Amino acid sequence: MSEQRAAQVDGAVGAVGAGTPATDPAPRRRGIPDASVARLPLYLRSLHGLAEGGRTTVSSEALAAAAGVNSAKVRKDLSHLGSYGTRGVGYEVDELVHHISNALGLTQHWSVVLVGVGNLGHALAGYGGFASRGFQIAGLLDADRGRVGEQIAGLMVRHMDDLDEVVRGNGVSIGVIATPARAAQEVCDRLVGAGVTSILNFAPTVLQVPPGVDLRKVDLSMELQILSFHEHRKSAKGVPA
Amino acid sequence: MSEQRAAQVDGAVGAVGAGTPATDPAPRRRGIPDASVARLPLYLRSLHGLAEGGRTTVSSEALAAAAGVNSAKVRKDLSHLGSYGTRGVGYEVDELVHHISNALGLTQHWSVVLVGVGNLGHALAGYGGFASRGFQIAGLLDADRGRVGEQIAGLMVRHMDDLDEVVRGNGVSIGVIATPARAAQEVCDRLVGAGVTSILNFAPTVLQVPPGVDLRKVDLSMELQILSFHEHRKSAKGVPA
DNA sequence: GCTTGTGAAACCGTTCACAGCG
DNA sequence: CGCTGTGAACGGTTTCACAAGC
Repeated sequence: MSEQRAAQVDGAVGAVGAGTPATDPAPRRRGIPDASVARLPLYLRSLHGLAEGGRTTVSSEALAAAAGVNSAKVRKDLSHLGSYGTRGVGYEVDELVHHISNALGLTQHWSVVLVGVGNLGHALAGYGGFASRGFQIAGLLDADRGRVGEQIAGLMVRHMDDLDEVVRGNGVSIGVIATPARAAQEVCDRLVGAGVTSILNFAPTVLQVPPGVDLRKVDLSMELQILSFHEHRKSAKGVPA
Repeated sequence: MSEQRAAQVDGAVGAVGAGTPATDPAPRRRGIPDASVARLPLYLRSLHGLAEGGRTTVSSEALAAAAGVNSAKVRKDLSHLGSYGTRGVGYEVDELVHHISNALGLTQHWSVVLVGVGNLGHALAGYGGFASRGFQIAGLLDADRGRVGEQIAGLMVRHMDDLDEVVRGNGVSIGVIATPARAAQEVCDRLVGAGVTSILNFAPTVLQVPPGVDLRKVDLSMELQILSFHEHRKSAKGVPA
């Protein structure tokens, strides 16, 4: 009964124009709801875990438990992909993996360019989850010529000026920004100029992108501050006199 | 069977276990909505930027532009903190910073323990945003004795077995998990056992925490997959004519 | 029996639009 | 005037509850 709320906090900004704030209503919204899309990768991961454990079928209840959500939500989410379950039985694990992968576009390869090889960029370049599911780093870029030539995770750091070449030469459509905050907007603009249409921003700043470019952000210090709020709250109401 | 333990959803918040075991459906009086809380750090950052630029007052419109949101949302969010604006004028920047910091509990110091000093943990330990706003790393821990003693960002890596000592000795209430996925749940349990009541999880796995413990997650590969979905979608509907 | 798939209801968050006030 | 603060309308998400079907 005590299921709690999930705030899809910052999450999706872009999709239909984050550039101009005023008068830009989303024109068409056909398809899978954003909230569902955000959970599909979670189901995918849970399904892989179940498959490794030898399961060949799952009920919505079991998948829900593995993913940490409510079973009705699982069924609703999956129903957006089609009717791939069997009543009285559940879902075929392999088949479901396939359909979700398909919906997420993971059956094709995505080339990613990562800008900024400081502390965080370094870690991201070496992160396994990057290469694991169809995402390949096509280039590591940095504006600092002192870093150019450095070898990280089997890749050579190139200068920012090579951006166009890297993007066009590898069909890159996703850019990851791991620069300091003050450089982020310019990097973002250059990524967009080079043809990147999806951006994942780790810099602690608000970015503006033109319509048609998707933007998501990951912000460590915001996360900590949100936890701080709840801690604060807990200690405040802790003792009712 | 409904889940008893709060499972991590998408930056989910564990149910704050109130002391009353009786039916306590939804009194929900004094709370700021989660969605608002999640934006307060954003406003705070924007306000700091404005203050550095010399602004002493802001309208909701101007703050909204800086934060990349809608001005009505800013006003609603701020109204949860109290009536700190002046009609016809706007908000006093300093005062607003103060009230938001207060609401977020940033006027007090928070000690954080970081578990896992691999690639990512390394980067997190060195991340400026950590120390910047009242968050102090009280300990870097790792289960690998080969890493113990290593110096990172001015701190010495200690062994996981020192967890209790670190947590109790420094009044740590926030734990950050940057371990591989398979170690995360055990680390989480140990953190909770040691008295940590808020956890930020970077491991790509679903964690279970008891009621009263807040849990948020940051998941790189999920973010990429969500971007993949939108890219996929774009290329599919790309050329109608 | 069991579990899916789905209308409908309940809930929550966003946006509108304007009254209220400096 | 201009801008805040907010009731009310709106749209999306979650949850319920049950009919459909293996």
